[in-house]
Amino acid sequence: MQNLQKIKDKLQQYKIKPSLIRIKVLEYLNSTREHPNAEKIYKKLLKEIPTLSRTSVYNTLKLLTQKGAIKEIMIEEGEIRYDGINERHAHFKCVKCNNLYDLKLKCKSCLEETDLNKVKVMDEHIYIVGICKKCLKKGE
Amino acid sequence: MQNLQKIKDKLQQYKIKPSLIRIKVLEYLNSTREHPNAEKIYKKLLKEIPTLSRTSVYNTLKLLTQKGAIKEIMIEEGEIRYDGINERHAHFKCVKCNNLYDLKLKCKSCLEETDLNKVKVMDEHIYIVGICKKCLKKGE
DNA sequence: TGTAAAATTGTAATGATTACAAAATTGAAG
DNA sequence: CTTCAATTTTGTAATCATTACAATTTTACA
Repeated sequence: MQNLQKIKDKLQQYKIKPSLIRIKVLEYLNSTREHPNAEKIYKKLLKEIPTLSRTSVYNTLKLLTQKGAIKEIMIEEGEIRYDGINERHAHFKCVKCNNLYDLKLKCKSCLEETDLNKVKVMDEHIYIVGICKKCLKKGE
Repeated sequence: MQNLQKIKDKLQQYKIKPSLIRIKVLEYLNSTREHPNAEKIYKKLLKEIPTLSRTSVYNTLKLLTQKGAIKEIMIEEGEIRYDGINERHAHFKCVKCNNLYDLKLKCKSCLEETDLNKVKVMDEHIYIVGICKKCLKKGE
């Protein structure tokens, strides 16, 4: 399967040894925009890896995050969600349906040039809270 | 004290009845840019209100957030920090010194016009992670 | 095949936050 | 000034996502 090789390559690109769990977690996160939390990832992968433990999922997510292969989304309190799509985008949370959507960003950076030159930016998280298109239509 | 009246007015503006705890919490959050967590707010206010309980601080912070008078900052995992400054700004977290700084934003919105017209934006959180000016200098 | 390093697992602990019910305070009506 | 219901505050116990830790399994290479 060609997809598998892509995932392995991506892991290697981020200096992560491609074990089964790491491959499956990254594969899942790259295949969806649903931004699952650790529990959801665990439940999903348990079907494919019956010996899987929650701790392994947490360990793997922490490793992938530290190496930069995925991103933590902390828009909901009490839980961390994960994002495997690497291109820059904003996260929109609808307060009506509680869904999380990806949205395009207008600028390459939100910061002003003067600040950009002073600090070193390593990561960026843009969270928007509001009402989504669908729910706005329903409300009319 | 004129400042007290300002705090009371602000509470009323957000439709919050001005009790002692609410006044003190908002006063504290409006006076600092240190973005304290609930525990820090509790410890600080305990000096002024010896009967204060942690639960009251949590209740108050939840109320102020719901009414829109303050904002939750979820840039650190495992804890929520709070921000009483209402003008739009980004939060910059330095991975070296772990401090949290406020930074100016370049644009009025990070979203593209087409998306802005489709959804209703109620709140925005912009988190930048990196290395701050001070730590960059130290590292040289 | 043997062996050390790395990966995975299961259980117990952590710690911020919340649920809940009791106690205290407030504010308006008599 | 009282009364009493509504609101606010408090303390304790529970919740629940995440982590610590030590044991077990797997991997990779001599």
